Amino acid sequence: MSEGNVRRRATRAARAPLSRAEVVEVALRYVDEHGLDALTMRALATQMGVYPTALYWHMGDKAQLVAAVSAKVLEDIVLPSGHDMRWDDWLSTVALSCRDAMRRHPNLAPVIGSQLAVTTTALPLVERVIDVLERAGFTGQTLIEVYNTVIGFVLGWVTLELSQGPAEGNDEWQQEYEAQLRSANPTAYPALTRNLDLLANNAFLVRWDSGRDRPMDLSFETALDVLIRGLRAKRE
Amino acid sequence: MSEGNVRRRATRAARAPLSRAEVVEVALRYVDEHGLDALTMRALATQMGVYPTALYWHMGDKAQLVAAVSAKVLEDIVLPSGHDMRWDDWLSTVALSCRDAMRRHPNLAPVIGSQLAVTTTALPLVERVIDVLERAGFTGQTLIEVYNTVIGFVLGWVTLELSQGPAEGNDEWQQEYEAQLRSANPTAYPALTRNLDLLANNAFLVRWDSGRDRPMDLSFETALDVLIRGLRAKRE
DNA sequence: ACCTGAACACCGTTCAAGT
DNA sequence: ACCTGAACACCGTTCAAGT
Repeated sequence: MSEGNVRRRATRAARAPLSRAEVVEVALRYVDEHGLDALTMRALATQMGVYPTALYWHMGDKAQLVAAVSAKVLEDIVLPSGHDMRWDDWLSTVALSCRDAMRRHPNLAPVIGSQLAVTTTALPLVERVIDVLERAGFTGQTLIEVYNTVIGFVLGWVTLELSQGPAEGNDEWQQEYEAQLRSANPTAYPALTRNLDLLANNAFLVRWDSGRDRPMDLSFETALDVLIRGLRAKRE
Repeated sequence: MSEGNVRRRATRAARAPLSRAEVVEVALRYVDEHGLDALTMRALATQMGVYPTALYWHMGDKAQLVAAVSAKVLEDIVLPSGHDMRWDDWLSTVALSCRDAMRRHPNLAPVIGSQLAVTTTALPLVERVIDVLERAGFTGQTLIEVYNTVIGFVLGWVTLELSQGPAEGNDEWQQEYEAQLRSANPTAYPALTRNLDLLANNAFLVRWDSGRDRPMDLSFETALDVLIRGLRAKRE
């Protein structure tokens, strides 16, 4: 306990004052390494050689910290240059780029999917997507709806892909579920039974490994293809 | 403290033993009423007139409880009868029905989006979607990919729609964000500036009210339309 | 089998105080 | 302005014990 204090002091001797940006940075790395549940005001404080209450001065409360950290993930999205590409190619590229950014910080996927995430860090993405959809011919109210279609699809889909089961370490429930799935009544579930080997652990709602370990690359590409084809048809 | 025990005892006098199903039921209602953060092993135990540790006997730990509760939301999805409908109409109906089910339990949206949710409760949905996609002409590996396209789109999109900002009660950050948004540099963000009035609080990443309070009905319908058109094109 | 009761090692957050 | 230090009211979870 006093030992902890000593180490803390040692690490932080003659140190520049904390900044909000620095706290968020360290928190992001911490979550990447130790998981979202391990992100604790106290743990982060210890990591930074500071008292927990110091974080409150910079960040407000924990909810705001988490919001700031999740916003930083979207900052990482690489936006292709653009005006030399067709609108549909550009959209595909940026969708894959969003997915990559989220895959780089899978522990934050739940937060990205469920947090409003209003920050100026996302504005470049918004600007470019709106721009390219205008070039595709969408305007006014339809433009907004199509924008929401695209963003909701990409961010939502990948959130689901990266979702996890309870207790990642525990694989008893995995085997139990697989057994339960394979013994499903064939007359009650004929279509499922017909395709069981293809579905098992490969399809949403009937898989036990997360997209973290088992990327759903082909499905995402198909989803993207469906999206683009749908948008083309919508333009008519 | 001993007062608490007395009330607990009173509520639960001559009571049938707890069942797993009952715990999950009460937990779902509790989350609907008080929010996900308020769901605590201790609070739920008090609600049920029982010691916290009694829950552990039935549910395992909290992660498993939450998983079971979120699975129950999917149980609520109304599946239209089917074989008298065209595949595309059926898919639209069931997508709207999924969204309705999630909107009935908005506090659980973050969990549905981010939890693997492997339970037999989702099997009817899986069966029917697979069945209808086969009828639409998809088979084998493509069938799986298209299935993932559909499920990922619907569940993911609605998860995003129902997402919330940090500290729901606090509306300082909302005003602050709106001000920040409206003062965005017009030369850096021309497309955004052109459509600012349409976008503000209506589009993903630039809204401050949750889809709980501000349903994105039109956008979801458009998204659905794009999905269906895309699937039609994919069949060719 | 099902639950009580006590205990442990944590949390987030507030508030006064230092510099 | 920025941080320490102590304190408060909680958590989830384990384990022994009761019936």
